[in-house]
Amino acid sequence: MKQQGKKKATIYDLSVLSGCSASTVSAVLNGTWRKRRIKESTAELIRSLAEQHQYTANLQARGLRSSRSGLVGLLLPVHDNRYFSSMAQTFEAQVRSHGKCPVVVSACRDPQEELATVETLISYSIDELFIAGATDPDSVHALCEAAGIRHINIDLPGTKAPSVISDNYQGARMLTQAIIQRFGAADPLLPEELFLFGGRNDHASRERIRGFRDIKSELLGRDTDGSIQPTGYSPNMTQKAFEAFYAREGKLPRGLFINSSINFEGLLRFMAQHPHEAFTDIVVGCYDYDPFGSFLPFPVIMIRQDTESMLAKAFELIEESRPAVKIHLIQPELVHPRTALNGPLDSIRDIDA
Amino acid sequence: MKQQGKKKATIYDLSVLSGCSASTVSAVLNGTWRKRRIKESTAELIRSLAEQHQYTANLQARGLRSSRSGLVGLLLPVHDNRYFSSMAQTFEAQVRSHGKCPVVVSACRDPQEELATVETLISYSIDELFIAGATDPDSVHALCEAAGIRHINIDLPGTKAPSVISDNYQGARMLTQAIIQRFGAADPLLPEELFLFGGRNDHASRERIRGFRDIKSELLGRDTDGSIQPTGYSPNMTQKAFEAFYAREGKLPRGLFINSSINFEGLLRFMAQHPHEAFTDIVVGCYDYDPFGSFLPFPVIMIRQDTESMLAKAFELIEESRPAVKIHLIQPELVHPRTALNGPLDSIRDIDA
DNA sequence: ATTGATTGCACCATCGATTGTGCAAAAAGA
DNA sequence: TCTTTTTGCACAATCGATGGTGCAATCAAT
Repeated sequence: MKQQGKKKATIYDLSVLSGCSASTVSAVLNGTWRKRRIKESTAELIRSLAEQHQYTANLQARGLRSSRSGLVGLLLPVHDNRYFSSMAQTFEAQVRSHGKCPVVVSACRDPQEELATVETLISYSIDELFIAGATDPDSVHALCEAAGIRHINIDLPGTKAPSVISDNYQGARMLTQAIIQRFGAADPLLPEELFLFGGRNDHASRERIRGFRDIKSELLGRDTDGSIQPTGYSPNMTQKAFEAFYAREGKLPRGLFINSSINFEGLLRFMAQHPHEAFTDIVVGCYDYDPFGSFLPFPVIMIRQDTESMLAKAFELIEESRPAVKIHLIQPELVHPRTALNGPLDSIRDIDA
Repeated sequence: MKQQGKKKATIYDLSVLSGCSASTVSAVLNGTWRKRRIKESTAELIRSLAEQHQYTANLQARGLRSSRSGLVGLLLPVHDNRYFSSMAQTFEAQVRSHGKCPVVVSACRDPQEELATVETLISYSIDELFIAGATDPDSVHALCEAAGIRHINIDLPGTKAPSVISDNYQGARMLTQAIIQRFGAADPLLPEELFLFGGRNDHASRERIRGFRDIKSELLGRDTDGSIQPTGYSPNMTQKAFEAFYAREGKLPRGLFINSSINFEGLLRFMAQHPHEAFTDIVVGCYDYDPFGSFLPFPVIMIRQDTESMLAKAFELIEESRPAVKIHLIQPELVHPRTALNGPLDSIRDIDA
């Protein structure tokens, strides 16, 4: 019973075919037919016709009428790193399990683009929006609020909507401590040998810097001037920062706290320009987990942010009618060098393996 | 001029406010007003009212009427690896530059899920669909065809729609050759030391295997039985394959062709279970590029598939009215060990770096 | 002052589904 | 048999935007 190039079947087509009215067809096919006291046999007839003619509802029409779309959005800064791509992966799984349709879009950490993108999503009447790593969550909130769309911040908090973020302060403490302890008592790390590279002036970076400084002072006695080298979230800027440091000092610091895997890529670019031997004794801590990063030829300690729990919590909150506007902290996990963790892909069954 | 919790403004609201008809308002706001010979001053008035009241078009209504949505879809197998996430990143940029709205969804390499997802997208009247790495492109084609949606295959070819894929045969030859040549004349690689792990029975894997076998025979004189170890696209299956091999042979092969970064993660999991020293002399070729993978403590030669060119070609083809149903091969790039390439993120301006 | 062309816009059907309301026919009760 | 209740469904308005058609009012030409 192929559709020979014809248009898609509508409830009106089925209405004619079945001899019922369009509203009856609609009720049968969207599940509200019992409420409308439609005969089982009528429903059966319509259902079989629908199947024969491969009926599928026009979701734009439904959305227009009901002003809901069944779409759930995830706004990402970028796709292309493991933190956000694994977030997208688990997001999709969760949304699907709720019977909705996931939509993932990135806005390149550009406030303008964020707002424009969200406006577009709103114009499609998305039902809910998960705002991950937005540079300006509160403006996004304003748009959602005006449109009556439930929304929640992830990864970077806002002040107007509930937020689920990882505990950057604790994570940074753990990571910094692990870096320091990696150096044995024989040749302990000195305060002036421990630096933090990467990040910008966002909540996550600030908290990580605070954790870094606190634990550094606790364990090494003091923090040092210029131990923080913000570079934005750009590999190239980070590379330049390392080049500058190297030109100035003739070596890399032995202890490196790197704010994200994106910044870590900047370190790679630096390394590609220099002989391997120039930094065999360094210890890197990276506030992000990447399985390949964990196996590099120097000790790499990583933080894995728990995207599963973050999203689970976010889903829980977004279901509430009036969730409190507060920040929920999710504990991240310290990952020792040479560790290959399972990820969201592992829950996918592979067919003909 | 805040919307104090009111509904969003519609053309009817603006129609009342301006004293014009709704169709005039519509024409002004969607750009067809010159064709409708509407006075500049009228247009100006309506535009300013629209701005005052923060009018944004209801895209579901527009889509319903015009049976187009402005959405362009990308169907991915998975989000969570660098190949597909960088494809998503590039895709978004390209779609945006065409003034459309990108929608990226993954279907987990599950034929059922692929079809269901595409049906959903069709129900939203997406305008175009890029089908990347689908397990069953021809069934997806059937759906698109029936719905009159322009579509194109990427990464894995179909037989019913034009396809843009990377030249897996050539890429595999290059990669295999590079692995072999990495071993000096002093201690050359023997045919029985070179294996291919990963992949399944899809077009890409078959072509890569063919390239692998051909060049292996050419350079090393022969291929060996059992040199192909398909494991699906699952880290765990791949890990198990390595464990089995290791249990059997007491070591890893010195030359390893790994079908994708996902399979490479399986190797990492294997390595995490074994001392580093157990495989210092191996050379890995991976048919995928991952910046961190390139810097591992053994030589890793990678293939970077040219997603930019693939997508550019795909966009070009999809604009054509009746593109030929043929396969377009895009040359991939060989990436030597310790190389950090630029990616799609580099074209994003970082704000407050 | 007519006629004809042009300008500027209003009217209305339409896209496909949802939903409140109303009304016959059938069943139940008197 | 006549009312009352229940069953089963049809009708029609509606969501917001689009685009074909038609018709006054203005202007130009004779």
